[in-house]
Amino acid sequence: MNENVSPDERLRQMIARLKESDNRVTPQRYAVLKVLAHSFEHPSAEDIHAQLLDNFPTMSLATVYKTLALLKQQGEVLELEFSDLCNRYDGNKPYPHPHVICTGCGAIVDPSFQDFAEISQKMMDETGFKIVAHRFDFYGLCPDCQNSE
Amino acid sequence: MNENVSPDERLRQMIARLKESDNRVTPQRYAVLKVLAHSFEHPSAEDIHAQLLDNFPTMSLATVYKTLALLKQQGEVLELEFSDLCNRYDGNKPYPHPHVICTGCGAIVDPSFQDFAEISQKMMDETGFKIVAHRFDFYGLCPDCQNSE
DNA sequence: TTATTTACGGATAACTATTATCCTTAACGA
DNA sequence: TCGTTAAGGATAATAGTTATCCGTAAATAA
Ligand SMILES: [Mn+2]
Ligand SMILES: [Mn+2]
Ligand SMILES: [Zn+2]
Ligand SMILES: [Zn+2]
Repeated sequence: MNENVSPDERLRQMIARLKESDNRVTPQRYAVLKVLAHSFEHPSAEDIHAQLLDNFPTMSLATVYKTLALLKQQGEVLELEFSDLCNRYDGNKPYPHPHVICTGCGAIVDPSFQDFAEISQKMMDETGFKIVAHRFDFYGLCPDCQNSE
Repeated sequence: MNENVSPDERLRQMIARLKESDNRVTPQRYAVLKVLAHSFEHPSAEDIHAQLLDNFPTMSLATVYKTLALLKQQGEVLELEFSDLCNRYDGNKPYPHPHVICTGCGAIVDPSFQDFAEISQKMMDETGFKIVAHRFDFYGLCPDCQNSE
């Protein structure tokens, strides 16, 4: 599932598939993809926008959202939706996988244990649902936030 | 953890604990609690409001939201937050547990398998987080929506 | 029962992340 | 280089939820 790919290789992949599907690769899009490929802390749209303002002083936040929507549709990014907070994005693992979320500082990390196929199968057998995606969030305090209490 | 309690017993419990914490039990609150205790389909705030308009023609949606906020704070209801949809509420199992969600009709059901203590422990060991809550959502199509395709 | 206090209900404004709109601009194939 | 058209930027609109404000009713005591 495309794991363990370097950020630059990941960037290349996304660019190639965008072109293949007849989407233009503009400097703005390239910049957003680059940030996503190099980010492992699940940035928000505003995080991405803020990182780009140095090199693109006129970059609109709407452009970031539009690019994220395109990548979502292409299956190149996983959107982590939150009702009370802003959404976060994972451009390196665009498939469903568990997350460990700190309610103190907002950090989101990917644990290495990711095998939920068995448990999904159990849910399908039990409920008759045809399950196609999942969302596993573990909420708590990261080591840093535990210390500063 | 207070499982397998009848709706009326569940209602009694919630009322008793509200009084114990010096909260008034108004007709409006009683009505909202009653709907919650008797609902197993995870109603939204508007679902609850709609059910109450017959008996309480002047009931405000804000009152429903306020009551839900109170119950949340009291730990009497589990709020399932969605970014793109309206939030849903479980007044019978106010503790974290998995949900199976139909992307076709919006149905939300509680599967019987609920033992995630072991997996939570694994996440704690691995990441160093102190995990206090979780969110397990399985997305797919319910049997009805599978047939009508 | 009545008076007093204060939390609660109802109506509505405000909030905010995200999306839609609209016009201008620039990417890219011919 | 030109022409077509998708994409960018600015900003208005959206919608579920929350905050605000005031009149009302629930609880408690006299
Ligand atoms: Mn991730
Ligand atoms: Mn439930
Ligand atoms: Zn933290
Ligand atoms: Zn369904």
